[in-house]
Amino acid sequence: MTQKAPQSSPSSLPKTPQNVLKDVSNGAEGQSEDSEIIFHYNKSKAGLENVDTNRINNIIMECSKGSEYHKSEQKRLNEVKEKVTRYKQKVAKYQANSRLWEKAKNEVYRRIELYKANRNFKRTWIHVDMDMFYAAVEIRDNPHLADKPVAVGDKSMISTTNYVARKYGVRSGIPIFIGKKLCPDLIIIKTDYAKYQKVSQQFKKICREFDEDLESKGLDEVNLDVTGYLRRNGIDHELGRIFVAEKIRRNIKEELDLTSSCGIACNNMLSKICSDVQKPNGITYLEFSEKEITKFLMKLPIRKVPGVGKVNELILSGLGINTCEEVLQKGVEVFINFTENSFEFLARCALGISRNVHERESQIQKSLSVSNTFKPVSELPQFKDKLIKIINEVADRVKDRKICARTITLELKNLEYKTIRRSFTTERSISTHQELMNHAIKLLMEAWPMEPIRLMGVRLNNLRKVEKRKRDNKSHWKDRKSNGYNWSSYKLDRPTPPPRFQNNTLTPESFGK
DNA sequence: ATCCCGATT
DNA sequence: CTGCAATCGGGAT
Ligand SMILES: Nc1ccn([C@H]2C[C@H](O)[C@@H](COP(=O)(O)OP(=O)(O)OP(=O)(O)O)O2)c(=O)n1
Ligand SMILES: [Mg+2]
Repeated sequence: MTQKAPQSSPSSLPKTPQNVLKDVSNGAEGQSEDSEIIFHYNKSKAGLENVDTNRINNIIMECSKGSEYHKSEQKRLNEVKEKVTRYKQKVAKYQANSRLWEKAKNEVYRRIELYKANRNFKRTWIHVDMDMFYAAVEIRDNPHLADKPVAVGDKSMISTTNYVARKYGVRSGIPIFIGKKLCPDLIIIKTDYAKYQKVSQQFKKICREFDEDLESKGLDEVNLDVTGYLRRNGIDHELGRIFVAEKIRRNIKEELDLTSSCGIACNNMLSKICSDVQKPNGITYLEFSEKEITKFLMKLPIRKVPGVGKVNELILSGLGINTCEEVLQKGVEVFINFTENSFEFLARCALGISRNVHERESQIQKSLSVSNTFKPVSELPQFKDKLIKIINEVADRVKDRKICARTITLELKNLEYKTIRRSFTTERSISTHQELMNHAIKLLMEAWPMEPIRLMGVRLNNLRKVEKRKRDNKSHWKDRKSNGYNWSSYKLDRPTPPPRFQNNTLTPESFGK
């Protein structure tokens, strides 16, 4: 944590501060010329600015410490910190050798220029994200909950909360017992995935009017490329874009009685980040210009970038990188320590460049899984009991969806929250309860003897629709391609193949991880 | 290609 | 006293 940064001062890298975002919800309020547009209050993010974060953090910390979960979490984070130490040593090594450093630096700049050449503002993306989704559905169906603090969760964890509860610091991903401490009146509702799935389908159907090929990686959000819609209606300009976003939100509100928030920008990633800016029930428009995008991104915490989570935030912060701007300033540090794909991803995000055309989505779901957490079990018969319950559920869903699978994975989590997996790929697809059970037992015996466990899960991969007729059965192999980058939909968009390193200073080994 | 682990949402 | 489901990257083999 005490490493000093290189003083390299990139001349070509972005600068410029100031007010970038059009706060549509508030900003245009006075003009009121277009009666189609609905405006909303919410400057204050629903009162979340008054939250006593200190008190909240203390309570959370107080409650956490001592638990087995907390211990395992600490251990995990310590491993990350060790990794950061190694990264910093590597940086020091490069800095000690100026030729090495310069070479890497040049390569970084070269690539950044390449990425920049790729920027364009031809298309309009709208990211729609439902507000407090699970909780909103529950409250809609039980209106008397509206002004009370509500959390939705299973077992002992909270999936999401309404904004009343968030004022108390109760939010996604914290355990219920801590939530109760923070807010004794908290009302807990059990999650009902099937219900949210249904609402999600309705939600997506509404959005499909604006983009047939919409992408989505969650029940409560969609990415729409609305360029076609805008052009068909002759409104491919700022006002038209905002109009469409409002129209989408209004349709959702009218048909489902749920609120949502939108981000409008020239690509996938930026629209998603924007959708969070004016959360609940708001719209954020990011102007389609390099200057405005740069202003917006400069001070943006890197964690806000979808794909950068807790761990990568910690690693980057260890390298002195907390904002998008710093990713570019410390490009070399990133370049020599991250994989090629990760470097490209981070650099392009920091530049505000991302995919702006749809990737072909394989319609078919790739996996199906069921997992249960329970009071610790240690004996083989108990293990088998748990397994039977899970396989029953899996078999039901497989039958329901008329699919079969080639790969089955058994997952076991011990009391220290360490997970192991055992998987097996069959020659021909399986689907019956009997087959599933046989393979699962085989996997369990592979892992046996086991320490006591607190969770068991079974996952199926390599899914295929089961053919109705036996004849002509070699027709659809639906070849599954194993490509894809996980920085997921926010990555990729390269007309030109990725630049490889082209000198011998930068060996593949340099990109390890 | 398969297996396993880890990160993210 | 810390869930469930799905996706993907990457190392190893
Ligand atoms: N740790 C988490 C985080 C989220 N979710 C689920 C519940 C949320 O309703 C849904 C959508 O996630 P969001 O991050 O969009 O959160 P919300 O929609 O609940 O709130 P908001 O979008 O208003 O911030 O995903 C979950 O099960 N577990
Ligand atoms: Mg949401």
